[in-house]
Amino acid sequence: MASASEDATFLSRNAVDCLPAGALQDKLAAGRPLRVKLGLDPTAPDIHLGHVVVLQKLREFQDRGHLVVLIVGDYTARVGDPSGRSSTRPQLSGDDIDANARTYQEQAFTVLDPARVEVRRNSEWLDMSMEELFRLTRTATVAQILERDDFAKRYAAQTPISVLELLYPMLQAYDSVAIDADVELGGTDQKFNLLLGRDVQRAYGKPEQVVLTMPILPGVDGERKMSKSLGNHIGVAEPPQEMYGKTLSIPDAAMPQWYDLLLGEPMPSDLGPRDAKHALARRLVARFHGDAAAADAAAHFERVVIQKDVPEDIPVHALASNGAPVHLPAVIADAFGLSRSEARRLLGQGAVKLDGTPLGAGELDVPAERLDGAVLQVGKRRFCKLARG
RNA sequence: GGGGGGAUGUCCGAGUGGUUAAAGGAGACGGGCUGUAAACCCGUUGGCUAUGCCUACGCAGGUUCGAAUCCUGCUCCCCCCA
Repeated sequence: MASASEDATFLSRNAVDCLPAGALQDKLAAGRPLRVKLGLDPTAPDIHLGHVVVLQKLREFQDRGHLVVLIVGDYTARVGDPSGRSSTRPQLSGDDIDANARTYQEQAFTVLDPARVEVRRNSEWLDMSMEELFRLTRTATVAQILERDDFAKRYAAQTPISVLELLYPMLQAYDSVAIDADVELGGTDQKFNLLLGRDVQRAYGKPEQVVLTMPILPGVDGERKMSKSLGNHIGVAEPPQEMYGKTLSIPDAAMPQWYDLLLGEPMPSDLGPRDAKHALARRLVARFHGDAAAADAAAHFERVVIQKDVPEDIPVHALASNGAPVHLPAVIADAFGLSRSEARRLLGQGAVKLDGTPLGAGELDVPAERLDGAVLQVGKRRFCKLARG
């Protein structure tokens, strides 16, 4: 069996911080399985590649005999998101949270070993009495909380911060108390919250957790962190073709990081950027969908994006069967979820093709016979086959 | 409790009575080009039964031939003082 020192070195391998220095090794030296915590927010139930970076690290802990404690933040979600002034984000119902939590687990298990996971919901302990809340909130000061980078920035920018939001880090910290976390993982943006967990644990007379932060994966724009709300994410459950295409859209400059953080190896130096990116896309798809799906996705990309050909399987859109001329903007709007005005604009831009032939701006009404059985294409990637219903 | 500032399209952000469906930027989309859904260049970017009509600058009224721009009330946000 590996020594605690070797384990600690391995487990903190590509972490940004492993705090405090030496603490991980000390915990490992005790020889018992550690309780390694990760908190998940059940409001946006999709695990994306950014999460995968952290999940992989958790997996490494599992593979060395430790236990992952996955915390579903159902209670904090039920409180509703207080951020933003006109935020009308609906509070999630119990059913939604259950569904999201299930999706989350399912997707997290594409990386984690389900046999070594304990899933807990923080409603188990956060539904506490006022008295207990007082005890918790006494353990930190406003100045401490305001130190957190994003609060500081928002405060400086004069954007609203609700008291509830200030409370969030404390609630998260209390999770660590409740489950006796030995280690807590997160992205570097979580560093403050994770460290606060230590303070609160100490205040409750518990051993303090080790804080391990992982680098943030840049999104498909290559600049900002991958996040669903920024729309630059790739979900682990996304279809192979999407995953493949999106991966190819990342800027070349982001490739070394993606190789490093997702595949755990340096970008191959013997491949050109194009081949390296295709290889990356293929391996990522293979990981979540299998080798066959990855090969299909690569073939689809070659066919549709590079050869500009029609995909093999395209959805059928039913036309009304009354024989009247068909109003094209309406069909385009219905088939692809656009507005009719937008459909008209696209027609004007030569983006709409019927069986490969571009249509003009004036071709608004087309005889039904001409459309029946034809392939309608909008832009490079949206296709459907028309058929009279 | 007192004083000051603010609310504009997906987002950021100009605009203080008259081509303002609203500058500029970001994002997104389309076209060109390409090794790519990258970069770069060009274009588009409220809706509709479409040479016109409707909706839109926090909400509700008002002044005016005409308002995002002026007035009144309301709601919400930020800052300073107490």
